[in-house]
Amino acid sequence: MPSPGKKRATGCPIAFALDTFGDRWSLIIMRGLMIMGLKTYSEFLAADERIATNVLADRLAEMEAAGLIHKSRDPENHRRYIYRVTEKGSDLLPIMLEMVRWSGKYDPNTTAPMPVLERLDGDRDGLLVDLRSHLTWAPPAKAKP
Amino acid sequence: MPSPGKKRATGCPIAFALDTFGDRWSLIIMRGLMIMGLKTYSEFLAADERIATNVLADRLAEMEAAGLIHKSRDPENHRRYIYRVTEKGSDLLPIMLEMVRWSGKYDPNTTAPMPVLERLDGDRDGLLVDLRSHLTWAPPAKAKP
DNA sequence: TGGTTAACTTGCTTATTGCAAGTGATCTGT
DNA sequence: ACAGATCACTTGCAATAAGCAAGTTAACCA
Repeated sequence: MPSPGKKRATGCPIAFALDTFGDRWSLIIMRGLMIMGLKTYSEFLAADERIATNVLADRLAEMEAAGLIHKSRDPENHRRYIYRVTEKGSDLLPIMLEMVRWSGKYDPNTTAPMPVLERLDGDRDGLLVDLRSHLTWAPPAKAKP
Repeated sequence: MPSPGKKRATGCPIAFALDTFGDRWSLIIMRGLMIMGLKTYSEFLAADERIATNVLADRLAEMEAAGLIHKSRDPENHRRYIYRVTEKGSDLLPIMLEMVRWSGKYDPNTTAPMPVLERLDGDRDGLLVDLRSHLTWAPPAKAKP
């Protein structure tokens, strides 16, 4: 999908959602922030998915402008920036969880953990609460020893 | 977003979902089929969103290949094709509903009906069942008078 | 049989992506 | 204090995809 720059500007909620984060990378970045514990530009570049440097910079800027993420300097290393999700961004979790459920059902090679898929049917709301609380006390990235 | 042709081919469920329908148009087409009652190529072209003819043809073919939709000749007019969602396609409804909820919360100009948004909080599962049953007895498009 | 409708194609222009190679502002070790 | 390494981006350019206008083919319709 094209970058979320072009707006359809109808009031349709599906179109609004797609205009905001409906491209090839925005939700991958959200996954990095919310699930994988990534928080800096270079961590995103180093991650498995091969996102181009300029596209990463562009998406981070657009998502910040859209209020989905927040950018701040790392107090411990002043040349580094730390990206975090906002509430508006973490409210995308239900959408992403439904994607996980769908892929768990239809992708024979899915790596979605079975316990997560089982909890999605049956205790979806509890899973959401857990994931969300997880986000409040900072993402559990690789701390340095 | 690019067309769903390029696959990332990791087992990540978010990536799999995006690779399958994560472009600018696939979910708009699903919305047409599942919510607006569109069912033919020309109905999609005539609809509000200005999708290019070649892109529409391309996405319909890709979505059929992905098993999200099914194409059949209209028995009453043999030059027309009718597109319908499959079960795999209608399983995208939960994702789309969560998008509706999110846009309802964050788009000040949303046209998402308030009753639907209220039912999303509180009776999400019931709403899903209703929408899904709606799909089984053919979409309620504009019948000719 | 001649015109119309429906579902696409084709060819071309414009917009995005993806890649490789910078750039400038911090750190870090000596 | 200085040299080299990090970090977060830019910039330039080739490859892809989207958007637009004008066909093309087959099936109705009078």
